[in-house]
Amino acid sequence: MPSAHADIHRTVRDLLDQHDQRYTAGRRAVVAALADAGGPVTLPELIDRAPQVAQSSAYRNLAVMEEVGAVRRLVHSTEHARYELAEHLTEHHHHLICESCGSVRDVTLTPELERRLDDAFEALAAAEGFTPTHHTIDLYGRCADCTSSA
Amino acid sequence: MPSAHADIHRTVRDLLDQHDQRYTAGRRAVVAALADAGGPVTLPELIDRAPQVAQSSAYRNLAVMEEVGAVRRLVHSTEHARYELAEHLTEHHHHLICESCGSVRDVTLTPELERRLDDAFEALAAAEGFTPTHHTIDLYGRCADCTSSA
DNA sequence: TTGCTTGCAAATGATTTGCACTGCT
DNA sequence: AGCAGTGCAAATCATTTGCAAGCAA
Repeated sequence: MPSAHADIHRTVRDLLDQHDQRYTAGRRAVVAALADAGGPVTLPELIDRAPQVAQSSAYRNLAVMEEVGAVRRLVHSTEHARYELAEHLTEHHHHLICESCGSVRDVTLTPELERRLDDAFEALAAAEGFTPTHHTIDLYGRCADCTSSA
Repeated sequence: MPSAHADIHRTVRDLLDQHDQRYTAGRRAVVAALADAGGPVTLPELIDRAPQVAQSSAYRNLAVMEEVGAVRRLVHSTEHARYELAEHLTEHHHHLICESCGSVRDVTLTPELERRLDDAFEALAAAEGFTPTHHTIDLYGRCADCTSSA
């Protein structure tokens, strides 16, 4: 079912249009791969899921789509960065990062706690003359798989 | 006043001792530079502050001290990583990251909010079978300097 | 045509490593 | 002496970029 992510594709196309960028087959493949992955993926993982796309094109397409706000790049280590769809296309979430195997899972906090955090961040930012755009919360530790196979 | 950070040096020495590592002049210089910096620094910045230390030695010393828990490495971008003293040696804090100039400032939340976060994280982790070791909160935006010189 | 996109291969740049040398212990 | 730490230069590896060819407006 290639239309499972029809809404996502439409939104990405709109974002690209607004920036005079085309939504090519390669870009669609990248977006589909990100949507299917269900979590942030590295470039090698992305290419496994979309082998038609050359590595350099994948990097370039991700960069363009990050520019227009369709994709977000996460950097947690010196190894491969990870890419996910922007929160417009998913929902606000945070990450559980396994320090053993490097896997990353999405999690959400309660809206109430998020609201409290936002309030605290606003206050902090105001005191510092800082203009916040967004925040990330990463929880580091050991995932279930790595714990059981310790 | 080279003894301004006497307590820090003592703690780092202990950590190194426990792992059969020496606290050499080079390592002391790295720690002093980190302590003086008052925030996470990149390797070039570190070397500016401790020019006696060769680049490769700085990398190696930081790696060793990260191993023993004296130093923490932050990776926010594909460029230079940043290094700071571990929280044993400072205090629990988070980061304001300027998306324009890349600078990083330390900030703290209220103990009460941190406690609520910890509770939420524990609950989350338990539900996922995840064993958390620590968390990071990064606030991205535009720093005061970059805002005024926009 | 005109210009954006692509794929390949080469370049870049942060970090790592091999190796010979210095300095603790 | 014996081994850990250092500095230099060379190697790595993710990511970026130059360039020629393909495609869409």
